[in-house]
Amino acid sequence: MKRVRANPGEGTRLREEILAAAEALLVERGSEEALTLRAVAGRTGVSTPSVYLHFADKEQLIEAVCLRAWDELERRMREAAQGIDDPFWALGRCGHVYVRFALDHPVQYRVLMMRQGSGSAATACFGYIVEAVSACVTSGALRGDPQTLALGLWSAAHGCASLLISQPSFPWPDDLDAFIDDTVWMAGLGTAIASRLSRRRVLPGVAAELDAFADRLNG
Amino acid sequence: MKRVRANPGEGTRLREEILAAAEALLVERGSEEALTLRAVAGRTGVSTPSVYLHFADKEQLIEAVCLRAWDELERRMREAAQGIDDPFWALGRCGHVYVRFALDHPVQYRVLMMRQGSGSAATACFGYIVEAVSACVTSGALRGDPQTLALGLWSAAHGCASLLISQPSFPWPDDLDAFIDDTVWMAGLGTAIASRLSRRRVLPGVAAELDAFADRLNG
DNA sequence: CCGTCAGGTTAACGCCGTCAATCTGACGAT
DNA sequence: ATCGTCAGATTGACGGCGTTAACCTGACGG
Repeated sequence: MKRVRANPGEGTRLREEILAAAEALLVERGSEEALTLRAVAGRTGVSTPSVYLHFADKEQLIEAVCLRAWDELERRMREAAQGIDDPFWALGRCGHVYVRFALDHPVQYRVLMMRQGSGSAATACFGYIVEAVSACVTSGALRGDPQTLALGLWSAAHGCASLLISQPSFPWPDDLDAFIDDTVWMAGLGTAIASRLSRRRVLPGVAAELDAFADRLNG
Repeated sequence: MKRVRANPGEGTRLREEILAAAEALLVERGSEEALTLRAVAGRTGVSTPSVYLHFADKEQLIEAVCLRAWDELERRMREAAQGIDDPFWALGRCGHVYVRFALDHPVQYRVLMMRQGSGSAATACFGYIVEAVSACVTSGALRGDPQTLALGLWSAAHGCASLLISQPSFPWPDDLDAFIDDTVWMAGLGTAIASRLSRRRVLPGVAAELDAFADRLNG
């Protein structure tokens, strides 16, 4: 139970241990409110106020934990897009990886994305998505301002992830990955077409037009 | 400062006053964690434990406050859809009203939709959306299982609302209502087309196909 | 051998949600 | 008129929380 004390210069060691304990406890308890500084300190084998040696307050500790996950997400997205020639297809893979990652780290995702204030975390990730969208604009798959397009696409992916996480009681399909694919595909196609339309309106024969278009893509 | 005591049979009066005070404080402070039972009781002019006469705990009080807002949302959505002939167009209006409402009641929306557990609130609303989607399937605008389609569409609307609320520092367009319209339109069109496609793939000339389709709809 | 100072600890404060025990006063029965 | 009753509301307290100030400790350079 008793920790060996760190030598001078090893100040960061305790920081890492606290981060690890906090991450484990956060996942175990399932929410940030249920996480206690006393519990974190206890698991680390250290007194409670020692946490304040490395983190200004509880808020910053939790944020630091979740930022770790965020870094890994960006890494995975770049990895998923690598080696795919068509930028539009690569963007779709990114979307899938994004949602999947959120589902695999629900607590961290909620902390980072479903609270007010801490928006700085997502900024770097947003930059990467804008890049990917820009490539699609260059290739002709999308039209318009990459930043605005990226916001729309991100909101679609985020909606899918967020709803799956916070509303597990909804009648979700059994095959979640297929549903995620459908959603990403829906957002991609919808953005591609909407970005080409000069104005929104309902045509009398819109269903027939859609049928014809789908036939050509299917056949 | 001193409240007049309620007569027997007036037990619900205090309940209403507490609800009102809690709602006001929740909006003022901007988050549920910042809301204090002591503050609620104080504003109502009553002692703290009196809250427990009408609510089992803090959780249920907050939930009751937010459920009020939810009821109004469903009312507004029905109102918006009323008198619109085309079901697909009506569905789009519902989506816009949904996102607008979320933005107008950000705290309540977050409490109800961005936390785990309390999923029962949205179930009724979900039923209404499935109805609206079913009408679109009947009219031929959409194809497939209404429930699954509804989940996808809802996730798009929710993503837009949720991201706007929790990430205000993003570079959102100035005209928010136009952006909401674009997002809703994107989701609707995307779902309509994706529901017609037998399989997902990238065609070499997909951009050209999209251009041609858009030209016919634009012209 | 001794100060110094990074790396901790102890004790406490104020606030929180919650609960058991208590008070109060209007009203029906006598 | 009075008295018991019981819904309506209060008092006081408990344990746990985040956070802070003050204090301890032991390895290392001089």
